[in-house]
Amino acid sequence: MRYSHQRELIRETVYSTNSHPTADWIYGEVKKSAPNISLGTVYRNLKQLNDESIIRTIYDGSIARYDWNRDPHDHLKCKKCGNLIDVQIPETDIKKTVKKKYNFEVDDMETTLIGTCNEHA
Amino acid sequence: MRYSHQRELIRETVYSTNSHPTADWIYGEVKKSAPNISLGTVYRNLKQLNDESIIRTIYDGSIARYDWNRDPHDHLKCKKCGNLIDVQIPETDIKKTVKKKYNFEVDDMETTLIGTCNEHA
DNA sequence: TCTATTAATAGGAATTATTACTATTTATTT
DNA sequence: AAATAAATAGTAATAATTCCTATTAATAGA
Repeated sequence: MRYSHQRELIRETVYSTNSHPTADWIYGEVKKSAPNISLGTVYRNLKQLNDESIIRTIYDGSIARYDWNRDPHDHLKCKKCGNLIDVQIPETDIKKTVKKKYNFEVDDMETTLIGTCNEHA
Repeated sequence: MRYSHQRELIRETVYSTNSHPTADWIYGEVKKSAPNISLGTVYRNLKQLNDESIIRTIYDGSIARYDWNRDPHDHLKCKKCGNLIDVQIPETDIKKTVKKKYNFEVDDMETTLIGTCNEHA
């Protein structure tokens, strides 16, 4: 993967926020410093960054969001405000249990807990 | 919600399989007995059935799938074949933990474990 | 430093999943 | 059976994402 100015801007943008941004939001941000970047470039680079494990892709319902935080963690999603909040769930021994019980080798786990955040209780 | 023949066919179709079908697959199936049903009808009814908790909507990456099984359960997704397998994860006390630690009221939890199923190990 | 190579880009078209619109049909109530 | 309103078919529209292609730019080598 050869260096590109656009990819670097995209990476920086994802790394600059905890808001789990969408491709479209990233596009808007990056356009500020690279006005004629195209949305296709954003998507292509997000995919590459994901493949290189530089960022992580998560799904919020049916839309893709991007996260700089590659440590295993999950998300709380508030029904009212839609915000995603990072959480660390005590992973007990899910991987082991699943391996033993279902003979299924878990590499990755994505959990979204849907509910109401403290601001909207 | 008034009775409709189409909705009943859609419900039966979802209830007939463990394959977590997509709207499009359901459309294809229902067309066999109602050849001029429209895809919009399928989507509208799936949404209604979901709202009435008669079926459940789950997301497989960015695409919606439908599940007759409304008991709390999670899914194993095989990277190789893409199949979703139902699992019952010992839920420990995630809800309680999250409530205590993050003051977030969890209603629903959706976990997908990505990995390799025994047939593709 | 110039040149060749090829990855990456911009811009736009195409695709896919899903939702919205509207005239017509159909289930239900009286 | 007639009136009412929900549901439908068919189609247009939207949103997110991917694909295509001629051009540009990063990098390796002379």
